[in-house]
Amino acid sequence: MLRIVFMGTPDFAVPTLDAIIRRGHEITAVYTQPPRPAGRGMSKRCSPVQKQAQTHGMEVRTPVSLKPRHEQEAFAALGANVAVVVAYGLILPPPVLRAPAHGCLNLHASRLPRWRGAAPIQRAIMAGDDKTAVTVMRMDEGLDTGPICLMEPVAIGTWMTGGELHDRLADTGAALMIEALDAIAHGRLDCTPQKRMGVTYAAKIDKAKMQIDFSRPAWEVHNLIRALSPSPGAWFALAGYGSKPQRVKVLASECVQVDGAPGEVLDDRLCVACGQGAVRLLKLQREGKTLITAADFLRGQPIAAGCLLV
RNA sequence: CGCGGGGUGGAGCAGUCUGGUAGCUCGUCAGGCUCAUAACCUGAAGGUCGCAGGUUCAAAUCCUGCCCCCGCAA
Repeated sequence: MLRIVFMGTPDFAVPTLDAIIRRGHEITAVYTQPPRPAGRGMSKRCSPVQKQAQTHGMEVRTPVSLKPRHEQEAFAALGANVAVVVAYGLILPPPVLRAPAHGCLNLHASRLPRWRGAAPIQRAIMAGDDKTAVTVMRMDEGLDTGPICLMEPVAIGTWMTGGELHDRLADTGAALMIEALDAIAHGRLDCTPQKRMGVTYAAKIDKAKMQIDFSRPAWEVHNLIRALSPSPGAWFALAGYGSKPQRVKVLASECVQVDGAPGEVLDDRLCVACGQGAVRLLKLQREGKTLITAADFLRGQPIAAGCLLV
């Protein structure tokens, strides 16, 4: 069995942590982002990884940075065989990368070298990719540039949402990481450099991009909606009766083969014309309300054919 | 003390400011009509208005406390 340092922060990392525990490896410490004021009330919140680690009584470390020498020494002092890094959120300086005998393994949610960076899952869906992958790689100093050890392809269904793909990749990735660790434990884990062609970067999705632009082609609008579903959610502004415009999130949609002026509502069931084709909005959420179907939404907030959505 | 919206028959909402018979669009059940429909007609059932106090002749509505759901922000 291996002595492992686990480094991760969000929900995506939890299945891998669980899998390593189940496999019986020794986890000498868990690194995660420190608790921060977040959520309603702005109370301090522990990361999902921290919560999970603590239920297993593990030592949790939450440094703000690994740049200080004492942090690097503390890391090295753990004497781990290997570090497993999954969406940790901190840069690992070279001394940290070199400390474990077998280096640092990273789980990344894309078919590298496509979608290096922060938001590979959403970017793959937004781009309309029909397949993606999870990848285990050896970390080097670059941004997701290390040589690839294992890769498991995953198909992206036409209706698959970001949330669904996230969960799927997290589970598949956990199994893949176990496979990689087994290879290290039983002999050798080979890896090959990433291809030079086909490099793309999955930039973090800024807030401006979360607003639906109905002048874009329907497939693009639909891909944005499902990529951001269920969280953070794509939205459009709806003018109320005399009240100020409210944000309405769209959590599910489908493409429809009809045309009209972008933003125009084409029937009484929320078919909205786009730059090319149209989308039908299927699940919506008003500010302060819970998620409901289009039929329920229309009962309390009628949007008749002919309305124009921003 | 971060800011804000909400809890009203099974669903989604209006009514609350300006207390005075529980409303709308659906659904459900029964019957009718039609070649046909997320069509139409007729009738019916179903709610102690989140919980607990208070004010009042009278509270969904005003006052106080509590519980639950959600959006922003991070």
